[in-house]
Amino acid sequence: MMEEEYQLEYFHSEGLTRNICKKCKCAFWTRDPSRDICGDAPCEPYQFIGNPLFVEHSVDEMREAYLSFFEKKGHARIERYPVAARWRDDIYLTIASIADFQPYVTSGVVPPPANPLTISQPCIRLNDLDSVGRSGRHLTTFEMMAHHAFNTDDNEIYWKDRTVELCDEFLATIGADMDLVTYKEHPWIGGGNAGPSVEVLTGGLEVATLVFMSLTRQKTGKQPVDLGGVPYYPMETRVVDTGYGLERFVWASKGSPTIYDAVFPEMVTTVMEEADLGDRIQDPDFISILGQNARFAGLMDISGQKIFELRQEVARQIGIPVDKLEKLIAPVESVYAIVDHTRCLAYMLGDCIVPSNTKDGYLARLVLRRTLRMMEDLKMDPILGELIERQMQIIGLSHFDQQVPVVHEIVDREIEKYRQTMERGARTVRRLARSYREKREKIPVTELVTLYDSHGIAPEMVRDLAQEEGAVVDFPDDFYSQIADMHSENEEEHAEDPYHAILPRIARCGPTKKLYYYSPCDTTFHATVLDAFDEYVILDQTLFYPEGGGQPADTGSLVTPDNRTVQVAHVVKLGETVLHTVSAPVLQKGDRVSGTIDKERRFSLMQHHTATHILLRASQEVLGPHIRQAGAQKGEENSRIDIRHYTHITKDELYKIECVANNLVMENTETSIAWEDRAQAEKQYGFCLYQGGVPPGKEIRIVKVAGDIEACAGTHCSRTGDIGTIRIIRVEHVQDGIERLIFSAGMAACRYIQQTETLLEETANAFSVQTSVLPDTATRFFSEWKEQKKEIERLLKRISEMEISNLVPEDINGTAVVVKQVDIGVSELISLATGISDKGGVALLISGRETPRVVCASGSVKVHAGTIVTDVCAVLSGKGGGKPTLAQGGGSDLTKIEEALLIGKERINHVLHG
RNA sequence: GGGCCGGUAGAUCAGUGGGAGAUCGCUACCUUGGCAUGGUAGAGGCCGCGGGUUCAAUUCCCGCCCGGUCCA
Repeated sequence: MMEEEYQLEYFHSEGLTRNICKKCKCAFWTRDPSRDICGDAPCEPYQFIGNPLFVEHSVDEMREAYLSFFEKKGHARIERYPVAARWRDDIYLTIASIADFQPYVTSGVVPPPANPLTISQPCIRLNDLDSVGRSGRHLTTFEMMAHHAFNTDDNEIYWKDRTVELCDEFLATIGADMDLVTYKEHPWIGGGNAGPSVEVLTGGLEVATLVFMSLTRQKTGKQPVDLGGVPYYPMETRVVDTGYGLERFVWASKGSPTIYDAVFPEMVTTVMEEADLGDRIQDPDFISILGQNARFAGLMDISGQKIFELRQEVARQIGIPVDKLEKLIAPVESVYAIVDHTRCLAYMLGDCIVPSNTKDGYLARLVLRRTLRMMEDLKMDPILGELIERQMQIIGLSHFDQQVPVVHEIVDREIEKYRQTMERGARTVRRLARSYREKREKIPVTELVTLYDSHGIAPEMVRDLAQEEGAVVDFPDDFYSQIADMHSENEEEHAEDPYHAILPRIARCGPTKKLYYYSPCDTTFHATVLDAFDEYVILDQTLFYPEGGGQPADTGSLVTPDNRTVQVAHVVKLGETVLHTVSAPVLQKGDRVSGTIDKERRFSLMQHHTATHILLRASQEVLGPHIRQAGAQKGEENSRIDIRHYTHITKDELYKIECVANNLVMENTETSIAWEDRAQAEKQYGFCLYQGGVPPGKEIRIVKVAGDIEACAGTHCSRTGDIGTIRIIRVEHVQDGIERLIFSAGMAACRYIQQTETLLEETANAFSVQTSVLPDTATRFFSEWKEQKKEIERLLKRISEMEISNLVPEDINGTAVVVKQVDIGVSELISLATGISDKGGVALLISGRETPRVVCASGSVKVHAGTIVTDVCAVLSGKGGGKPTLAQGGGSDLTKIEEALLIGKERINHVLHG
């Protein structure tokens, strides 16, 4: 980005000069004209370990210092957002403070909650998971302190100069030596946006980044700027996006060897003691080693194999052998990682993420299992739940939605699941190892990949277990990148927006008046056609509800005064315009039409939609306040709602939910629907408003049904009693942590009950019993059937035993041969035939009931039963085959059995003489 | 949402286009004064469900259900 972007008035008036770093060649601004390095690691090593840069602050003190400083400078303090970014569909976790305001605030659709504002947003990034605990500076969870200003052409708050000035002032208030502070020019591109940015550096540490987000990939109608061949357009809203690393500020203010000691002193001590390492942290020699380790780690990007290089370098500097250093430092690194991970989990679980095998839940499980593994390595007691609770208390329980007992229950469940997976895995590995040892082969990489990918078994574990079984593993260094490559092969294809081409034309019609909101109970209306093309019609106003919020579109018809009629098959909302898909292109711009919607369909959809809200409320009452909606789909006959819950819903709970829901129906309370100011509503009701997704707009539609409050665009019954009844049809387990309730409401529920009853009656009729005794009867029939099946088996066995004595074998060249038609079942044929072959004889038996079935058993090496059967079956217009000792087959021609027996006997005769 | 693995006796798992198995557990009996144990015999299976291919499917193919796991 252009150099002049950084020529700030403020820099010049404060006497900063622009220098070029002699190491990395980048430009930076400094108060010290003689400075020739930028101040970032690795150009400048850490200066602050043992030598604090700021006045000492704890985490809480530093956060307060920051927020109150910016409050004094005219910023409104905003409460943090959840770490689970449920208002976005492109990321699972909140990765930056600006993520709170994307996409609607930054794009200008929704006004910011305050302007300018300041916030300290907990963020979770799992990209550098491997480095956490080892580098001394990496964290999975950090608080990004920020001040944001959203500038538009008619409302300019502040821009670059003021931002840098505020940063400068803040650093001064916490005691920074301003001569040591540098501002490095650092053009920023990411997530479809771009803009100039400066990194704020001191003592070798990057403590803040000031981004001036002003360009976007999306066309805005302004002149584009070329960035590396890609056109970027100036944004309508220019955003001051700052990020101050709270933990780094605290670290620099304490000068401790690692960021972990600075941020979680009490947790580090607790975990050290639990891991029996309590003495180490008191040892000055050890502290010095840690400090050196962190200083070197700061100079390099440590990931994967690089950790070994780091160890060697540190060992060389300190003058102790590498393996000794490894032994000394590795357990402490695990302690740090555990302390970090438990705080991460505190936020995740506290913000109601439920561990799962998909989505954000998977990320929680990933961190949780990593932590368990490290705790195992340290031989710690399984006190993960307690550690997480402790972290939640340090942060403050009032900051979390989830209750502590539920967190414990979730963690206990996860520990149990992990244990089961490990046990199952260990068995699989041992089995595999034994089979490869017997083959005297190495366990190949492909097996490792399967074990990891399909069974969740880490190759390290395979190596250890295989060793115990005496097998060797082929474990390449780049195993994990091989896995990553494998997964990245399948590129995802983006579905094209089917309406993309017609969007400009639709936009010209302007917003449609939404009659379905004004008169939700009407079924007919009049309107004027604003535009009609292809199979699409746009009206000035409509009663047709467009598909959205899990509610399908209305169907119905449009009629002109001269009786031109079209069926409305589908309805969508594009922006604020409603687009009708119709059966024939007979309408024209300017036509007056009267519309009728399918009344029963609409009413049923309304009942199901309102019932969805009631079921959510009822589930919360029965299962706990942590219940959140994870998705929903309404239908005419039945609907479904997915809820987040950490365990299977029992039959008992299901019935309770159904009862509570129907009670809410019977209470017949009024549904309240009102458009409210978004910021105000969020403040009053919280983010649980957005159960069904986050709508855009300054105002949101608040729907209150039986104590449930949601932002919802759907149509609803005016009283809960209008639902009639709710019947839960069944519960499905969609994923770990998500249960799906499938239900019917209103007349659909009635029909469902009738269908079920019919099913029962028909079944009872089949048994000629009353429905009340059906379970007993069915069980009795089933067990009798099983007993009789066995009895039949026994009898048939006896029959074949008796048949053997009736069969008079013919002696052919010293071998007893039986060739005969016996009309019994195949398995009896087999036991009969093998009864003869077991004694060295040969039997060819054909049964001729519905179709001819052939069995041949041979106790003679000369007679191959398979070939005999093949030949015999050919005669019967069929096929067959088998082993030399036993073969079977069949055919279709019953009349040829005699002939087949003759030919079979001939063959046997032939080979026995041959 | 996608990929991969799996579903066989109460448990853990073999297995194969053609007679459904092992180990542990269970029951009875024998061995012993009694127990640990040892021995013998036996019970226990819609081979997840539904379709297809085939003379024949637990086995091959397709769909579904259930469990596991990796990744977005």
